[in-house]
Amino acid sequence: MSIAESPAKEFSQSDREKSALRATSRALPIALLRAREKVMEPVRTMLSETGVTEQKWRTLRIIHEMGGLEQSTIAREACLLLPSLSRILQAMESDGLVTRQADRDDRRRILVDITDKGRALIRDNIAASNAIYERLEAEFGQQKLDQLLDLLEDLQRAKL
Amino acid sequence: MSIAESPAKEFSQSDREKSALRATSRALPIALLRAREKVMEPVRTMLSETGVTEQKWRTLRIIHEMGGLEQSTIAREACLLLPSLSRILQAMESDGLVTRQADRDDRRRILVDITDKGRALIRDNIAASNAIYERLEAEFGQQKLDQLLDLLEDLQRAKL
DNA sequence: TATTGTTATACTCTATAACTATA
DNA sequence: TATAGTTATAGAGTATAACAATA
Repeated sequence: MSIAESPAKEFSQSDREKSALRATSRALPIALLRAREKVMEPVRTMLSETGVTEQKWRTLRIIHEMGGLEQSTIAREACLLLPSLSRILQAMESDGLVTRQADRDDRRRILVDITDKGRALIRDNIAASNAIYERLEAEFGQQKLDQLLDLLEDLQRAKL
Repeated sequence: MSIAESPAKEFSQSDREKSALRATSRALPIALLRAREKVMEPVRTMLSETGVTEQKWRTLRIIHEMGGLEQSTIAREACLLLPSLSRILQAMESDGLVTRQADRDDRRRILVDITDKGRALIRDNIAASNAIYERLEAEFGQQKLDQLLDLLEDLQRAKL
């Protein structure tokens, strides 16, 4: 079949769509990253004043929230690999923010808990943290923020 | 005023809320990170077969989409610091994926463009990338996915 | 044998500062 | 002087594998 004889619309719309990538603004991994960078900006300012890294702050919050966790669980919840978390928790234990002790029933497991000093660190940053959240709520809209958080929780539960 | 004389409800509900942090599932930076890790899992599998890192893939897509960009712009869009991007682009230029040349009108600016080899790399991964997206759409729901992307774009535009 | 966590390694990115070249 | 980008450096996380201890 010559070019002249070929149909005017050789490719359907969906075929053409399949020959290109989505705009990066509609690519979920990139959109999530950009959104996160945006909301992290004031958080980073706050954290730079406390001396803990973003990862340590996240880890501490999770231990504070759930308590008595083994490291594999913390790694999953904090989105950190176990080797990374292992060193982070050793440093945090040295700093007196958490305790680590072997599980009585299964000595392979290490149970991690927050200390009073760890709780104090969280307490000292609650006001700043809430201020950031309230500004976000005011600028972005409470309803949209809740909707976004609902969708993200939902996505978390989806099986991909 | 003695303790006995103080009102029964010394703290209002909103005061008590201010004395605690949100659950990590309702903390936007953590929720965004967890969601991103979740959707990145199949993408990482795809990228490990191409040999380009996540950052290079993101950078290449942005250059492909927008074209003829200076590095500061790419850095902003790709959520990378300029020093990181500088080395990434040098490596990508060595690999023949992009070209870099000084702007004629302002020799400080470096304009970056994608090459045929770069375009071929994107083309080679379109099918796999779209398959991942379609699975996401099927499992999470097209409407919810669009809604989520709309909210993320919206958040991007908000002034925080 | 399988699982939990640690250690080792090479690579990469982050973050900041100092520097070069151009405007 | 200010801006765009590069280089340098220290620190930290990523990713994988090898290892130790326990089950």
